[in-house]
Amino acid sequence: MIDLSHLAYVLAAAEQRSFSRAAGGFQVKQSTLSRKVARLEDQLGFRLFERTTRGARPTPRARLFLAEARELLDRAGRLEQQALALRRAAMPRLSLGYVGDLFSGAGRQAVCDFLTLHPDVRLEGHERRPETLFAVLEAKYVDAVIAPEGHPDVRWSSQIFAQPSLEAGGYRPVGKGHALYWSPGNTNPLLHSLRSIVAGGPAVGDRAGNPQPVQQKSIGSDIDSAGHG
Amino acid sequence: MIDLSHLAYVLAAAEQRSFSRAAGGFQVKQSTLSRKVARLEDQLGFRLFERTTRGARPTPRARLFLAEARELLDRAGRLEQQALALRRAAMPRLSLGYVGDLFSGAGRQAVCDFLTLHPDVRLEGHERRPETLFAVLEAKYVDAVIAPEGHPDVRWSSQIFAQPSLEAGGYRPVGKGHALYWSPGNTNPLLHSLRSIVAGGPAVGDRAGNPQPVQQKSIGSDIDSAGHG
DNA sequence: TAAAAATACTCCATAGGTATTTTAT
DNA sequence: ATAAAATACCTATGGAGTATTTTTA
Repeated sequence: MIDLSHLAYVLAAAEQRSFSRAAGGFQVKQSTLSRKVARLEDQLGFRLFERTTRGARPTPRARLFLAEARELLDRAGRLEQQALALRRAAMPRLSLGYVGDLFSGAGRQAVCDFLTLHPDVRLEGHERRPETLFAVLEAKYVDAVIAPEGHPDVRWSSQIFAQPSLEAGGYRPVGKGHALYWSPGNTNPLLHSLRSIVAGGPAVGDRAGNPQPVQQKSIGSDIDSAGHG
Repeated sequence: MIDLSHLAYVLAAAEQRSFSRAAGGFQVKQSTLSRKVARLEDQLGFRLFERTTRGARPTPRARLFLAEARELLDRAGRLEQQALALRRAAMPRLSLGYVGDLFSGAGRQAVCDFLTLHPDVRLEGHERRPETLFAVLEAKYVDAVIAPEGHPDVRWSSQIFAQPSLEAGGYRPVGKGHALYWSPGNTNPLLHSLRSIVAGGPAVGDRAGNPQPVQQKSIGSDIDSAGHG
């Protein structure tokens, strides 16, 4: 059966008209690419390249083959994209309600740090107007909301309100006892809040009814180790 | 990069709803298929099968993935078919004109032997009516014609007329000095004639202007060794 | 308890790297 | 003489088989 990586090598070589250059662009050595191409040629039963001392150029019939190969690789790429999408559907999810400055204001760095610290958590943002912000939280549509300074329900500069943790003792109305302060200029509290929600919150996970992925445990250990390191 | 054989295994397992059965139909062991599926699942990041003690059935999201995978494998198959066609185009070719009994009459066994002795030679048959048989030879459209008993230009029972060999000394009109007798009941002369044409004839090879494939030499040595063995 | 999947252990093929040789300009 | 490809050699990874263990109906 054809090896897709061989096809990728051959396509690169055809584009670059050189094995060496193609190998360089592939993080692979010239010898490796040369051998792979030779192996594919053996398998196919005909030459794909005419080798010269200044490079290699595809034979006429290679052009026909490569056109098909390119389409095949395109399809393979689409399959991998789909697999990624399906995987994301199985990832633990953290959805946040916010008012319009989550990715542009002071929270930007915190979100960025969170994403790199938890590559296996899917972060969803839901922008809302201030008067409807808490509705999505009460409807459990999101795991937490970030209320900006000046919001009627907010006492300090900015606050994040999370769904109450189940193991913390049942439901408690949002905004009471579970508020986490956070101020521009010091994003660490926000980052820490997000990680706490992921680690302990009941709303984290796959809503589609699929079993909790194995990553769930590793997230906790990740947080622990990060906390101690 | 995704391994197509993994996809094939997974598709078979999904169809058979059993790793063991799928493995059996693939000339591969159950343990191998189990490992391959597990590896692909690791790579994808989500489960493709729910394992039970009576087999395995694809998960809902596997069904989405497998539909795409099936199309990808179809395309891969088409690519291999195209490669085969391109390879055939590069094979040395022997085209024969005949009158209607090449594959059904006494020549059947000779042709069959020839095909097994020269798997790298592409045999083309061109059926013609007796009065136009020699036209395709004179036009060099075929490498040889097989004239049946009773044909006006044939003296003995049956004869094969080949294009004259270049190294045998330039052009000689067909049917003069290059006729090879062959009679039903003894197909060896026909077989030998065909092999001689392949070994030495000028009309054998790739007409498309491509370089003579390396097999050309091995044919000669094959004939030599067969002749001495 | 039985049937199917998972796993531990092994062997071998092949991918990949380094260093060298070949080849054509 | 130079630049690119081919090749020889080595190591590590992964595929496949055998035999065994685990799991669940």
